Amino acid sequence: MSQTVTKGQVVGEFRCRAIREAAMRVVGRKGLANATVQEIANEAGVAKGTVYLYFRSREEIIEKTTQIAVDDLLDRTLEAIKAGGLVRDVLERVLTTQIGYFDEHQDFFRLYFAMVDGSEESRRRRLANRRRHVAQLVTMLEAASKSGEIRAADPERVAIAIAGAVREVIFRRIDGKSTHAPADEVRFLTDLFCDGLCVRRGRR
Amino acid sequence: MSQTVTKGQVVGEFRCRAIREAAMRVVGRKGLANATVQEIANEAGVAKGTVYLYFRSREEIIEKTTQIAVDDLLDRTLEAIKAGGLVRDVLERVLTTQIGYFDEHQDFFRLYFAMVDGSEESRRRRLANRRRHVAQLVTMLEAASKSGEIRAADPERVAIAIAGAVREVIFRRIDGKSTHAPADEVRFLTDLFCDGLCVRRGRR
Amino acid sequence: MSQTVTKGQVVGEFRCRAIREAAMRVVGRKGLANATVQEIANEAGVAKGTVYLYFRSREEIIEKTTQIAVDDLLDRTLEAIKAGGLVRDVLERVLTTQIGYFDEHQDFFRLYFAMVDGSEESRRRRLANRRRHVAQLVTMLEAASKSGEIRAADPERVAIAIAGAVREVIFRRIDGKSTHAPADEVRFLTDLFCDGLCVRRGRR
Amino acid sequence: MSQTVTKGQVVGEFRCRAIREAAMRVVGRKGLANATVQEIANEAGVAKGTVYLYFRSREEIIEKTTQIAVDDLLDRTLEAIKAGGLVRDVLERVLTTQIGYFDEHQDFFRLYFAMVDGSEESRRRRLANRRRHVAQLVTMLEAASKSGEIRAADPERVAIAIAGAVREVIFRRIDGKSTHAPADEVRFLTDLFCDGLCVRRGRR
DNA sequence: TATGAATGAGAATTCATTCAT
DNA sequence: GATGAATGAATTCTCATTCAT
Repeated sequence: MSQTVTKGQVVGEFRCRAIREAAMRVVGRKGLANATVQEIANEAGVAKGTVYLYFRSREEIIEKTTQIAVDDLLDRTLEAIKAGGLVRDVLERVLTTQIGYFDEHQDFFRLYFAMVDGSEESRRRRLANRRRHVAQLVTMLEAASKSGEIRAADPERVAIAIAGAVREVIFRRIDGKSTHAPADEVRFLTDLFCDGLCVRRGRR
Repeated sequence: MSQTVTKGQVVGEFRCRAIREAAMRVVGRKGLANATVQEIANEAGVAKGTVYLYFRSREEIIEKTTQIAVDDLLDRTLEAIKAGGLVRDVLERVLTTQIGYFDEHQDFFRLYFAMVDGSEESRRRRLANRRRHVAQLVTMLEAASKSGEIRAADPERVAIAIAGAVREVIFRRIDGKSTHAPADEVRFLTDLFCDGLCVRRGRR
Repeated sequence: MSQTVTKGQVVGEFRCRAIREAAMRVVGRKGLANATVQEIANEAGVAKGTVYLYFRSREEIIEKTTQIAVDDLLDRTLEAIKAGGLVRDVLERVLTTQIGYFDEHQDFFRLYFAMVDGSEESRRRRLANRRRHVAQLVTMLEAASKSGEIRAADPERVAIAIAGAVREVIFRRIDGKSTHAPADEVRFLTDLFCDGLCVRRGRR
Repeated sequence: MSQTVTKGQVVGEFRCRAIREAAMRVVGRKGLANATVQEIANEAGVAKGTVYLYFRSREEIIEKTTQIAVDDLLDRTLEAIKAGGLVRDVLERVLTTQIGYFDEHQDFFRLYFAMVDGSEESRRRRLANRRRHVAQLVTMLEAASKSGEIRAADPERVAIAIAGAVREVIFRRIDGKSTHAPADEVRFLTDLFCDGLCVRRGRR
């Protein structure tokens, strides 16, 4: 017993993943409200009862599925930030990462954007995720602020604005079926947030 | 015959409004998916069957309730744009309007943000509303572009970014229970989009 | 006050008839199970509540509507019998009357043939009508028996058989959309019941 | 692997049968329109939801229940015809079969006679069944016609008349609670259709 | 562990009937 | 009398969850 993972745990983790991936596909196909446990089980190739050996409830399936994908997305975002560089470049990498993630995982989009209903618990988690996302951007912004690249501005607010803009762009790409090149979207957003719109800066 | 509205129509409109307002409150409390017709009826102080005298289905209740509020919001936004002036001022008025609207109608936010599931029809409507919103911002931006106030930039994309940022700010205010002064939020966003973040504009 | 009918009674009878006729048409169109009081009221040109001034319940509307049509049919049948003559001729007149009645009142057919469900009370009435119908045929048969035209045979049973055959023919004409000439059907049935099928009469 | 039926299929078939039999009893008791899925489930000793594991809808329960009984009845009728012999004997066997079937399955009669409302689909099926029934009788009659036993007469019309007469007799036996011996009814009808009523055959 | 049949609470919707105007 | 808005019991169907095998 040199290892602390038993075979059971490995199988268990394997099953969990299969079910989560199935859930993602089913939600991607049918929408969150129409994704039944039965269909998730079918998609995962297991019996309905089996699902309940690995998850306490439908809500937990959805929760965990979302959480792991969000963690994945945030991990990648963090990578993009940690690599450092000029804020314009970092932001570009971050946006590329995020837009790319949804282009690759279109099924995830319906889960990610169906985040208003649900229990108090899931609401809390959803907020926590948004805060983590913002916190990462804040890190990026504070570095840029410290190096004098960007002017002083409440970084959390900036982060929220960026997060919202990105979210909306992603939503349009998928739900609105727009087909701009990802690089275009990225460059556009970066320039917008870095340089602003007005020819002449400042109030009057 | 001084008026062409019968008493029945007045009562009917009154009931419709009561039910829509009840629906708004219930959705605000429970979320869209958990808002049952029974509870909406209770909230409106009528019997379940009565609801069906005024709406064909649960979906129609939700649809109409959303649509009227969205129309109201977009009407106000349009006012803010039509008044004209410098883009910075116009944008400020628009944001004040929108943030103010959700501060006043907190229940509406869950309806507004519950935007992924539902019938094909309701998805179409949702997209159409988003497009109208964007179109209004585009109007504003094109005027500013023509007057040379802002640099050339795909106005639709700018509009989408602004819409997303505002959306997220509103979301935080309500779901995240943040309590910044609306005027602060407005001023902040306006400056961000007008001036951008970077001390030195332009790539390299 | 030379008359004992008040204006109220006349109006009442008028309304009752209008509602019954409306019920007949609606049932003819939609079937008994799908005929709602609302639609009957609409068809009659009165408000739903008004219907309940003249009938105690939906069931009573159906009952009375059926009953009056059945009475009408049986009255005509009785005429055909009372006129007398050879049994073959009488039977021909009876069948002509009945088949003709349903050709004229196609809406009635759905009411007449939807006679299995309903309360105990309506079941009783239905049976009573069938018995009256049979009794009339029995009268005809007994006369023919007395005059030696037909051989002795339990007349009630004969009557039931004839009634059933006619019923089925009518059903086919309307539900099966067959379009034989009524006179053909009549002649055919008359000959069948009078002469039988076999070339050689009697058992072995 | 001596058999290709799994246990699941056996249990499934068992449940289906139990539900169909329950449906038959409930319809026999309450009538078709008043037979609710809940009561059928109770009668079958299962939960409401279970019914929907085996049937897609209430309509399907009714349809299948009816269809299987009708098929059974028509199968038996066909046997009676295929055995062959003099038409009088064949007819006697057919009538014995049919009257006997309803004496044994009294509950079925309400299903069999509830034949006017329902979906277009069920109406089609009902008509098809009637046609099959008639077609069988036609077979019998054509054989007798060919052998010269019976005089030429549109066999379909004869079949319809016979079917209607039998139907009515059965109806009386069950709904009218008459208690003649089945053999009596059979002999009576046979003689009636074979020999006719009139002492002297033919028109004038 | 794995299964999937069984459960039953709960949802939307309909419609006969009532009753204030 | 006449109206039609309001009612709520009743119905069909769904699906998360449980549990015997």
